[in-house]
Amino acid sequence: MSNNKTKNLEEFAEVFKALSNPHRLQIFMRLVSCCKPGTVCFQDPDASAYVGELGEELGVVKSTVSHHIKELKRVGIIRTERQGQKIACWVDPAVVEALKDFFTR
Amino acid sequence: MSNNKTKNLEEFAEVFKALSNPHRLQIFMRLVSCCKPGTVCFQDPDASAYVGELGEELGVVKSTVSHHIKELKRVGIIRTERQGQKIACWVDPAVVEALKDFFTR
DNA sequence: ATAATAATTCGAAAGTTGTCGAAACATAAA
DNA sequence: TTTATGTTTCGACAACTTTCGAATTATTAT
Repeated sequence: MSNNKTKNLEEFAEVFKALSNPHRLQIFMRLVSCCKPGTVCFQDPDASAYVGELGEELGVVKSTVSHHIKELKRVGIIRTERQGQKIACWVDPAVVEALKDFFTR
Repeated sequence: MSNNKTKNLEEFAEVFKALSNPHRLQIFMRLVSCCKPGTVCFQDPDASAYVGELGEELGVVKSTVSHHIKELKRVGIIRTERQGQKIACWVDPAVVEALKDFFTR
């Protein structure tokens, strides 16, 4: 999601699409546990994970996990950082906040 | 969604899929305005709408709207009631509550 | 009864998604 | 430099989605 102010219907639709696949939703839930605003998630081993780990947990091959990570990243749900050979993944807390607000009237 | 206690990952994934189509998301946003817990939405003309009305607002043919309504209904997001020749549609407040809770940590 | 209005079902076409395995690329270790 | 480990890209294919128009069903008005 571009930023909290400028997200429109199309962007929300894309975020929901990203969360509509059970494997991607599992990745999201695995990573979302921490990610309170201000938390540096990729330093917390419970809240960040490597692509390979996520694949094992889901029981899908690495190329498929990579594809899902790419999609979650594209719509702004997760962020990644290379740490040596591995890529750490974590949820962007701002998106979770935006989604909560979306359903709060 | 079956009920507030027993919704699992698969069910949430289906709800997100239903909201991932821009036309269905527009229908949801058009109908969600009211629907505070306890409100009888289908009696409020701002919060309920007929299938035909929704189609005009979206600019898609009625058969397509009908299909989208069916999908939103299947996953429990909206409810419907026949009123004469027309079918009134409104959002189930319990689902909005469940979604808000899903993103509230 | 017949016609008018509202919604659903059906079938088809075009486009999108999820998945895999193989090959390629990136980094670190021997 | 060669090997091992972790990740991404590519090509393929089956399954699913979105959409439309035509035909059908349901309700109400004439």
